[in-house]
Amino acid sequence: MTDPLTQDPPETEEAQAATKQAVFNAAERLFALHGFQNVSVRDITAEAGVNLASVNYHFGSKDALLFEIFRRRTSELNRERARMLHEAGARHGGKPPVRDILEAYFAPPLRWGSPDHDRRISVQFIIRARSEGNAEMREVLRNDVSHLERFANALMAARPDLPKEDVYWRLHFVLGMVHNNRFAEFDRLHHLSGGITREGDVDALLKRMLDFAEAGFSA
Amino acid sequence: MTDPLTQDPPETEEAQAATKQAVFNAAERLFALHGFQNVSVRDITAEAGVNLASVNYHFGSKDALLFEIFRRRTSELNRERARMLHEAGARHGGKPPVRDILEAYFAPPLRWGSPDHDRRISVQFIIRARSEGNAEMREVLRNDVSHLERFANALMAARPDLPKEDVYWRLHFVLGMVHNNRFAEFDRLHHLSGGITREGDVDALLKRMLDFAEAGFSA
DNA sequence: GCTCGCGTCGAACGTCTGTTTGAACGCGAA
DNA sequence: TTCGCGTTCAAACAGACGTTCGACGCGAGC
Repeated sequence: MTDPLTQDPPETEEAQAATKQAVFNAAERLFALHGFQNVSVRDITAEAGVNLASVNYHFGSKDALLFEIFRRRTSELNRERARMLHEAGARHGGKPPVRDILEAYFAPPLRWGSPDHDRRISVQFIIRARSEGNAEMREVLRNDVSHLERFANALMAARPDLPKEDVYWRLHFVLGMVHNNRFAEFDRLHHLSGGITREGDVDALLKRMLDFAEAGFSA
Repeated sequence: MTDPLTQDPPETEEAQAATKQAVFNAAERLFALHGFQNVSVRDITAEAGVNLASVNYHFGSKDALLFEIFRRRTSELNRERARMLHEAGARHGGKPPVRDILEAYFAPPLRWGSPDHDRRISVQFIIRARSEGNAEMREVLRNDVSHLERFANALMAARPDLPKEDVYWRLHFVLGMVHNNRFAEFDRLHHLSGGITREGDVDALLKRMLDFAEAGFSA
């Protein structure tokens, strides 16, 4: 836990108020665990051990706080995905195969979301934001399109034989596979299978997902 | 629109109070469109054109109303899926192939969720319930397991060569594909593809999904 | 014709919500 | 020491919320 608030965007002030950081972390945790609407400003400030007014003082409003967490975590995740896609391109002379493209999209949230990983909460937060998000947040997700476009283009380059329409639809299916990785869904799977599915083994899960998605893309 | 409230469970009273039905329909519509937490009892009763107290009088509480809608729509959907699975079994001597099993799971929500279909709102309601649901509703979804088990068993019978663990995981991926069919997701896909993906053609979409999922299962 | 019970009504209740206020505090600079 | 500024604090605000209450209308049964 090395200062997840300031580790990434170069804050103007090196030493941010400890209160602000405590609010940020507590809010992310509670939102990820219980949902946005089920967490009050009082819950957040109590968890953070700070005064009630801190949220409005440091972030302006509850929504603005939520949005700031969302924006930061989303950009972190997308940056990592773009990085892996770029690396895959470098490895294959600018035209990575389908499997490597999908891996660039799957791996970051899967690894970060694995148990005992620092960013597990952040990933859960992002997943929750996708379904409970504000109109404002959905607007950002729409600009996500520019990010998704890179993956769509890479896929079309890898499969020039496939009609574009098919590529888009299959990408849509693939997104569904990823976004379904919530606590509740894993729980149900674990319960359904009688406990033979282990969520912990991230690499094995990644391999399973890639096998499935790659085969789907090659239909 | 032929009395969707009484068409299915044999109500004790033939002529239910028109108020109760109006509340039921208005609540389902508003919940499906705006989410549970974003719709107040006052919104519902205003939309239904009835008195504020009607919700508590007829259903006990807002949560109970929500739960009743959820339970009814879920059981309707699951019954249709089970029916199609049974039919597929009858067609193939009790051992339907993977594609027919998946179709029994995909087709009902897809058809009912298509534009201009009576049950489009109900499907959207169910999808929303899956992510925003109560603890109580998640409990029901856990009993959904008995429903899912039929599909898991059918899949294991169709692919006895595949380790059970793999079947469960791939079923999990397939569920993700289905649950991703929300308004917002379609919107993003439509926007991303520049409008070449048409949501309206349900049969074509079903075929695409089956192609993808069947190939994934045969990996 | 009277009464009983169901359904509906307007009005209010208590609680929880996000936000605002103004005073107090801590601390480095003058 | 004094000033000024950024931060924290307890307290209160106004509104929205789900729910409850008592009265009223009205058709059925005795």
